[in-house]
Amino acid sequence: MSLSNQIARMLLEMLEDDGMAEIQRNEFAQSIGCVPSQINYVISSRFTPEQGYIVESRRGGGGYIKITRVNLDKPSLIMHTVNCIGESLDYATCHANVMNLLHNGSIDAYSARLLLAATGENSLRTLPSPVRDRIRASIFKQMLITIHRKDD
Amino acid sequence: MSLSNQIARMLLEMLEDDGMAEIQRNEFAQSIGCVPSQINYVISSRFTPEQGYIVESRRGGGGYIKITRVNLDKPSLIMHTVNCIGESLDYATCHANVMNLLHNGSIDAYSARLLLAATGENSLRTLPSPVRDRIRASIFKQMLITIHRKDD
DNA sequence: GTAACTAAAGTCAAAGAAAGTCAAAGTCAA
DNA sequence: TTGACTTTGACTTTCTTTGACTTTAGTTAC
Repeated sequence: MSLSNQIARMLLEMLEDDGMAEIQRNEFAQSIGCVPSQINYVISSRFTPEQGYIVESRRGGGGYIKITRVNLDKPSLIMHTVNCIGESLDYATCHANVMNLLHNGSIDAYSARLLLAATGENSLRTLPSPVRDRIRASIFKQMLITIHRKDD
Repeated sequence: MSLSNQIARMLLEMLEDDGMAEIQRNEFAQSIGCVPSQINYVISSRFTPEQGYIVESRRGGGGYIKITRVNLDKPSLIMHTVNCIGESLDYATCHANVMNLLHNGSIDAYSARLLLAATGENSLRTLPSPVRDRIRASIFKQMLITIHRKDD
């Protein structure tokens, strides 16, 4: 397992326990045995707003990084997501959004699987990159709207 | 026996054991003594959705390729449909297929709606016609096989 | 109070690690 | 002997790791 995955798992565990993870970057990095900026990489690739996290931090003496999971109310998160997606959506972001919706309880595991199947690289592989991201955005939105309609 | 067949047999064996095969491409290739891209060839020729496989992968450090098999023992109309769709699928035919599956009881109304949302003209409108039908075919297949995996 | 020092965290780009793509060359059976 | 299937390798893309440099916050000496 990659270093980044390990770090992410540790942070997730802290979040699990107290609904929040607060660390001192340097000390944390040292305890893991990595360079401090690796922590930033992990956070920016796996604890984004799309994934439902808020990150706060402070520099200087007594500095820290604090991650919290935000819980929007369920019904509106689907439409909120639809509205936030622009014209273009890369796979990583799409995946993050799906996971967030799933985690939040806005969609079930089955819907998540279908969303990922439809928007995954296997489905869109043959499209050139900019077109692919545009199509992914529109498929994703159409499906979310359909899911949303279900429960009203 | 050809190299490709050997590789396929090894993967099949892993699948047999845990219903899933996860490898590191380079390492695996090395252990067999072939070039890494040969693995891709084997996968794309023998582990396709038509043959009942779902393939996921990740690049970069800690990358992997993961193959899972859906249940092919009980022949279903779903898998039959996957096999009958070629490289290209126009909307009318797609719609007819979905309706057929729905009326047949192979899929539920919710799945049908999601399939139609993903493959509908609203999602794919901006693609030029021949490309659109190609993409529709691959989205449809990826989704169907995902649905099939659900009820195994 | 403010300048200088110290202790954090942030940024960014280069290097590294892995998988994906594609097309040319090889093989083999009909 | 030709067409389908395989094998190979050069090149591309994506994800990760590292480290040098920057910015910000607190602390201390004056």
